[in-house]
Amino acid sequence: MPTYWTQTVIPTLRQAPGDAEVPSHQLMLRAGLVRKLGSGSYSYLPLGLRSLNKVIAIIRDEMANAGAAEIFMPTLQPIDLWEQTKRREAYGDNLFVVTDRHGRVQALGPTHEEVVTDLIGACISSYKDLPKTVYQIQTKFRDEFRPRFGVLRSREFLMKDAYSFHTSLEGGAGSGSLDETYDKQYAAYQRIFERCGVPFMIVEAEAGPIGGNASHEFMVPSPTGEDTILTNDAGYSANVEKCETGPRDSDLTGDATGELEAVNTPGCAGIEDVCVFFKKQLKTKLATKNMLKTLVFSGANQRRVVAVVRGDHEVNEAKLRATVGCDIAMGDQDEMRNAGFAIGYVGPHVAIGKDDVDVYVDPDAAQGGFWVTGANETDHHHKHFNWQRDLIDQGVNVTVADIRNAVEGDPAPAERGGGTLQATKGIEVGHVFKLGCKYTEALGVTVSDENNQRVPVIMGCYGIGVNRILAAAIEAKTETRTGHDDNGIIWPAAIAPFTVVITPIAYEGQVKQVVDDLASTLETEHGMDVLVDDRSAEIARPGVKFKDADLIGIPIRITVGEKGLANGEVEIKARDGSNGAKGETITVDQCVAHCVALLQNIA
RNA sequence: CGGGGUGUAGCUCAGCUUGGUAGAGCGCUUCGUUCGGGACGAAGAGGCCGCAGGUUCAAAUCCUGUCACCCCGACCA
Repeated sequence: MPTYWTQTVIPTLRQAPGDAEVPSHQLMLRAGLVRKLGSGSYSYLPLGLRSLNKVIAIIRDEMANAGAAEIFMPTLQPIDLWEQTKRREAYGDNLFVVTDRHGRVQALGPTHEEVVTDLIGACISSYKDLPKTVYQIQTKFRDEFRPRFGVLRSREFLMKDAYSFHTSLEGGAGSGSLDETYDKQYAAYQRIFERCGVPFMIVEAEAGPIGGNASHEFMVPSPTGEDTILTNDAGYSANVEKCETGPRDSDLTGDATGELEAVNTPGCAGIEDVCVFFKKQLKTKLATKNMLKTLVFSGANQRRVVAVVRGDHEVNEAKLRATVGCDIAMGDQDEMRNAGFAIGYVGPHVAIGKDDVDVYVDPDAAQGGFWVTGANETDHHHKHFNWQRDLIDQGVNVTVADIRNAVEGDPAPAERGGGTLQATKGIEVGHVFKLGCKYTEALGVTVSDENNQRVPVIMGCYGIGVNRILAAAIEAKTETRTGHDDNGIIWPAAIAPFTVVITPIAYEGQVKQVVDDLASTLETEHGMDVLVDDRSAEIARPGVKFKDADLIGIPIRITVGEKGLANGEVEIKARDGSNGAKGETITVDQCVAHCVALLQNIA
């Protein structure tokens, strides 16, 4: 049965509510796909749900192809599971926690590693039971620090999460290894996003709080994306947090620009504060790139790690950790103060005379020239800091290493093809990880091997932000596909709420007859989803129907009016403009065939 | 959590500075004329001015508190 406009709920809006800023958010609201209930939680109206369900159907299909079995796990999860894996702390305030009437504490699942590991762990006992891949499509809860951009960052969202279990890490087809399944999921993801018609790029990523050591993100390029991706011409692409850089020069022996001079900078604990202070109070221009940003971490064995980057750069903890060779953490502020670090005013020379402090500096900061740095005394900074004179000659060892986030313009690593790194913004729609044994170890999941020895179980996990795909499809802007224009959404055919909208100029008499025939033929013989705009002229005159059809972005519109019918003709128009700005006039007889043909050319 | 901002009709917003019975456009209802790209005219309906206190003869407007929402920031010291 075709869907009739008057029988469904499509509350289109002429103006977007004022709190919607990004195009996908505005259009999802205007086209009547979703409505906001509260900060970061959205209801799905019929149009939105239909698209969501189409995405879900594609995901299910590809998961089945990849050999994953669908399951369904609870949202309410005992907090001890989270304590056993130490993730209650790792997730911190992002974890929604509820207490039941008996005072038992539960987490609302932001993800399900703990629960699946517990679940599947109890279902397997032998290496012969592996590999196994399971997945679910379910609502996740995250107490986001700041929900925003509508459905792009919400507190409640739909996620497809798959988990795989193995006894071996590496091995090709038929081995049952983690690598094999990872590759299958990776390929399934490529097909899913291709079929959904969203342009995407695959990016090397940090694993984040999920854990594990190899990971790729699937990103939809868009200016409203919250992630920064760096690429080179040779095809290397990585998330900023992960991106490696090629060699950069350093020169710790560069000349000083003057005598070390203390400057009173009351209340200027931040880089920006100091620059503003210099400009306003001292009438001196000071750029952030002329400052040294000095961070203090606690490392293993009671040692401190002092990391120094240029004021306009960011320390990358993962890189620093790799350089230092042991786990490090941001120090507690009070503890740091007691240990003699003037938090907010720390400079590299804080290491002088301290044998439990190691200094690491990024090449761009390890240069001669003019530096302003913290003076290791609250409310004071130093001008004319010089590495050789003020630190190395004082007996401090300094290690120069890449410890910062990459930025646009950095050299790309030679082994990745070299060249220069370019930055783009992306919306993360999928993420695959090789988890390893993090969860199975924490929860004691093992399996017997050929020799009847208990061996650890290795895991992988694979997530897709289902509703993000909708927003990303609308948001997308590439040479090949645009998700929206001034008139509204332009859906990829595969996830459009309907494939065809039929717009009768007046739904009555012969027009009505033709419309109903077309709708039923398209549905029953070609499996299309058809929306018939049966609103009467009193409710919606033709102009309104056209505007609404454009707004909700249905790929093909067929217009049927008395005038055309007098010549046995109807009009057909592709939303993406692929058959001209005004569409084409064709005979009723050709309409169905032409519609099918047109649809094949629409992404 | 810090900073900034906004809560007035279904939607977008004006009114607040300088207190004096609540406004516009769109949408909605009825009637008429229209009817192929958001029609026109006429007549209507619709608001506890987020909530709670306070000041005042009088509060959407001033004060205090509170809640909600939005933006910016962020273990970067």
